[in-house]
Amino acid sequence: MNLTKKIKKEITLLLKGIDLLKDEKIEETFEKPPQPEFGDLASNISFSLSKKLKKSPQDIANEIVKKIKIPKDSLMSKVEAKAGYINFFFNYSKITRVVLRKILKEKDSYGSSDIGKKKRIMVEFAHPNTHKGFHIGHLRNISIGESISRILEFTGHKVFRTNYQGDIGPHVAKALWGFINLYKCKTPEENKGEWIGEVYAQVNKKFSDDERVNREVREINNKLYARDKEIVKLWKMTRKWSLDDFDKIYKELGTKFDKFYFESEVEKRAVEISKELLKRGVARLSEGAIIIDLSKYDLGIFLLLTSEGNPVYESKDLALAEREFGDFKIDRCIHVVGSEQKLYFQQLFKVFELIGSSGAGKSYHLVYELVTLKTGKMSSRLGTVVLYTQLRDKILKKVLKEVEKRNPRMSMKKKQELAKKIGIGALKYGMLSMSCDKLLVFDWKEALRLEGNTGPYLQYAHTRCNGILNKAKKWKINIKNENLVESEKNLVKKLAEFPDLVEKALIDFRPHYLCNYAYELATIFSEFYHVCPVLKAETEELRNFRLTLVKATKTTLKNCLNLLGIETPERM
RNA sequence: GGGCCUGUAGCUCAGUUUGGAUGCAAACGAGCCAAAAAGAGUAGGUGGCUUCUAACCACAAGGUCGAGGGUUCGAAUCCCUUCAGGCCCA
Repeated sequence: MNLTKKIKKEITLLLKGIDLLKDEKIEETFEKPPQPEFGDLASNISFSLSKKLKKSPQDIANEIVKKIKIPKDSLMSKVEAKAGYINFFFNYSKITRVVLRKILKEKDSYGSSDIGKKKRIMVEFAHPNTHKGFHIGHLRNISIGESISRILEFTGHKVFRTNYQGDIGPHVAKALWGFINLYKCKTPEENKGEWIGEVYAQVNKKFSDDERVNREVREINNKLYARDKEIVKLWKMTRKWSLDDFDKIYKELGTKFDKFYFESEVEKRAVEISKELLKRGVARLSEGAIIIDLSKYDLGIFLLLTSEGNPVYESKDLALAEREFGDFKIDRCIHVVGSEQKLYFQQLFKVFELIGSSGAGKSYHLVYELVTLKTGKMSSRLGTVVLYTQLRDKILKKVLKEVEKRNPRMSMKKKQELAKKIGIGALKYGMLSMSCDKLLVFDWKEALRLEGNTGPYLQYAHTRCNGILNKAKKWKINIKNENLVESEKNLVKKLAEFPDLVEKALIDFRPHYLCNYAYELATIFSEFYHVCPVLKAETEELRNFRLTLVKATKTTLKNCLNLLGIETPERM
């Protein structure tokens, strides 16, 4: 049990010991006092009782507090009644010992738990299309997906990261048409993946109204479906360019997938499934197409095969689920996909139920809002896309400048490595720190920020811990302090909250809780840093205690940032 | 037209899932007095590096919590209506 829960349990027992409160739901009345002078944790039970007892909350609180006897070795030091609230004050010397001992013992697993009971969870995320650009929307997706995966792993789940990439369809045909007709299959030297994405955008921009081009694109598309040898050769080559580019990005972002699925692999099975469902009577024919009618569930129509007999993404997803659940024997599958597909996933999950798919009841759509530009939605068709690489290059350039300013003697290679850790961390934090259901309107100035509530601020706090620890030559662990000053108390209290927050982030699938936590912890540490000298503390005992506190902070901050997928450089 | 999400300081956002903080007096019905206390970052203002890294810290300033109503001892938080923006469906 984590400390926050232990504290609440102890207070609950104390209150339940009073006749008046023995049948009340104490757990629901806990709250954080608005001011530290009011204590560390409060119960507002007297307010709801005042009507029943026909007494004022103040009197009830006074009465209750009189009856509370705090035992000797308690986690509490005192209790007070104020304005109707019952305010508990922590026994900091005890809590400090408990927290610091736990962190020092558990180290990089502080905050972890086994509540997942080794359940097998697939997190399906990233899913960029080949032959298109990898843009900042994908960055939001992958930041969330990776963080959720890490949170799941940290809480005792067995996680499988998968990535379902659209490598076939009209967008591919367009890119190939451009490659053949506009560039005569001439290949650039580098950045081929990005280049083929540009070719696609170009074809869209310039030829979308051109009847002849559209016809030729359709021909290529059909040839691709029919696996025409010539086209397949070009397709495989260009596809690889995209995939190679993506691989570099995944590596750079610190994500490693257990398996890649491709639309082209499930196409055949999608057709079979559609026909089977038609035979079983779950699906039916409508104007030559195969559909499932979901209108009685208020979910509209679910198309499986077009009238031309081509599978669409709906039926491919049915085939995909079959593969995923078969390949990994998973208990649950989490799809990290933008909010625009909310209705679609409701349909898909309903169909899972109707056809008895293994995905039924085990699938979850983790929704996040889009990344848009001030001018509106990003569109690779209109070429109004901010590519990940553009953003990365800009931020790395800016960070490198800062790194050079501070570390003039560092080798260029090390500077670049450091800049990468900081820059990528800043980007990820920017993507994760806001709630998933908030539209992210991209702004260059905002995205390139390195000060204030940003990734680098958190990393900086971590390197400060590290700086202190490195300079302290001889010291001993000391978890005892009978008289903590305010900043030390704040720090201890915050450190103690971490395991609880991890659990909350897990339950709600909200990495941004951990962003808030990391920021609060870093802020409290920065205050501590300015107020409390560590290496030059007044006594050796205090010096050792503060060093221990710094060590614990470093561990906790690192664990937290790790869950966000943000690296923690040792210096910066 | 229908569904989902969002609206908090000039700008970008936490907080909403689980409602909570400071007058008197009285004893739950009210009354009297009172205008009282909403969190960051950023931009702009001020101060702090011979000190454990200033990517930092401190101070001041900045608010009809979109609007209106309701429930409640108490509402940014719950309910209803309405406006604005985004997404999806038709």
